[in-house]
Amino acid sequence: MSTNQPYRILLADDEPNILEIIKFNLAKEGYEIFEASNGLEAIEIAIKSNPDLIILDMMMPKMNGREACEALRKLPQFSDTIIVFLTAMSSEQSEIDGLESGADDYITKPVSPKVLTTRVNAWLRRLPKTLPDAPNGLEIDREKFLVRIGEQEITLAKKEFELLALLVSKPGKVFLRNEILSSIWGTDVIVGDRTIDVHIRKIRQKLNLDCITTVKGVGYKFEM
Amino acid sequence: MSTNQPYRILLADDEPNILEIIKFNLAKEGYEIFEASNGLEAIEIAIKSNPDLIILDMMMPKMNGREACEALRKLPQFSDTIIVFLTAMSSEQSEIDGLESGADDYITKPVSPKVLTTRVNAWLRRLPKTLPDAPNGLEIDREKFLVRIGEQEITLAKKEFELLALLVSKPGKVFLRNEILSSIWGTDVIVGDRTIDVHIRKIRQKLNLDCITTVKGVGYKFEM
DNA sequence: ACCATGCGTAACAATTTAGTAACCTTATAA
DNA sequence: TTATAAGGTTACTAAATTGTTACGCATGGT
Repeated sequence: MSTNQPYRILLADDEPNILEIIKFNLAKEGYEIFEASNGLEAIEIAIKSNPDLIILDMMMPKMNGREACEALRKLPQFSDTIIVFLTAMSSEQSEIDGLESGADDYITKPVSPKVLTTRVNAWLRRLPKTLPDAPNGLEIDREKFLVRIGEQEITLAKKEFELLALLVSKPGKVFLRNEILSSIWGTDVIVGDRTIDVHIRKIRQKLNLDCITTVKGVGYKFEM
Repeated sequence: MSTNQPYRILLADDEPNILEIIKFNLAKEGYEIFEASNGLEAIEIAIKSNPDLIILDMMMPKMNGREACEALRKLPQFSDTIIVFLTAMSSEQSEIDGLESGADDYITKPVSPKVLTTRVNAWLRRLPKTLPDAPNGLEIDREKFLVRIGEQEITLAKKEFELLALLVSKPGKVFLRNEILSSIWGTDVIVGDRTIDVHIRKIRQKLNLDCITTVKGVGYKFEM
């Protein structure tokens, strides 16, 4: 990612028609759109695309919007991401539940494309202008599953890649060891104390760059 | 605004009944409410009360909500303040105009008090917990685990950081030695008499600032 | 089946942080 | 003024935490 990238929006809805209409209108505003058709996929794509704003339908197969919202909020990299519900469920209680589950806005369908984009614009103009990507930055290519530093392309193993991607998703933020564990290994898997360290070591070695800082007793953070 | 104060909300509406109902419900949530009955007064009271969130009716005498919103956004101290329209004008174009005039949200009347307070809560939970109090202030960044003094960023060890964060959490308050011990070490751990002093010393040294005052026989307090 | 690679673990080294003791300084009251 | 109590300083040691390396097992490709 380089500076001046368009904002990235993840759109999760199980109705292809709606998806297309919204996508079209938001793309017209210059945003980069990612799509998902259910809650589980939304989380998966969110992790891969690292969006600035997430639009969730409420009623979706596999995992509904509310569950997806709560799950996203538990992942440290999405604790501050803007999450907007866009749903046909217009009951008052549903709106209250949605907002209390950690979402920032609740928009009821039908909504005119113009109003939706205006609301999205209003949200995104609150984001800091300066994207945390240094010009001399390191680029994470999730498609090709590799890391680029300038010209150089470095291939990392899966766990190493995920770990680095997690740290890079919020530059400067210190990720606690348990946050890392639950993000990458999940809450049910138990691994030893030194596992994270060893992966960190391998990343540092392969990148050959001093960009991961240890905060003793707390965790690790990425900084260029 | 000082730390740990309730959030302040400015409410501008020309209908006394509505004002009362909303005021009652928001006050119940623990917010401090300021009132205005037209756009001009809203600006005036905003300057005096320095609110965290402003709720504006659209149709008000003297100056309408939209004009007030634009005027507020031109004042640097309100360029980031959360501004919410609450209005009976439910036309799509009105919503678009409202949001494009710099407001953050647009809620149409009638709205249930519960939904309104939920939306207000959702907005206010995005505000940083600890605002930099003084212009020359020191900022505690728990996410990045560092302390900022102006441009300078200082990294403290874990215990030092926690201790400083505790003192800063209530500037001016004298923390008794017991309070510090039970907050940071817990009630079950027993440490010697000089332990706190030594940590205080290290903080003073690293910050190189005279901001922690000793109150002999009592405890310590933070003050810029 | 064999080899390369990824992943987790154990064992040990290195480093950082926390706690303590001993001693010094300062404010205060008799 | 001096005794005294409280806190400040320093250096040292223990404890906690992380870094490093080597090894074994599992997996997937050839």
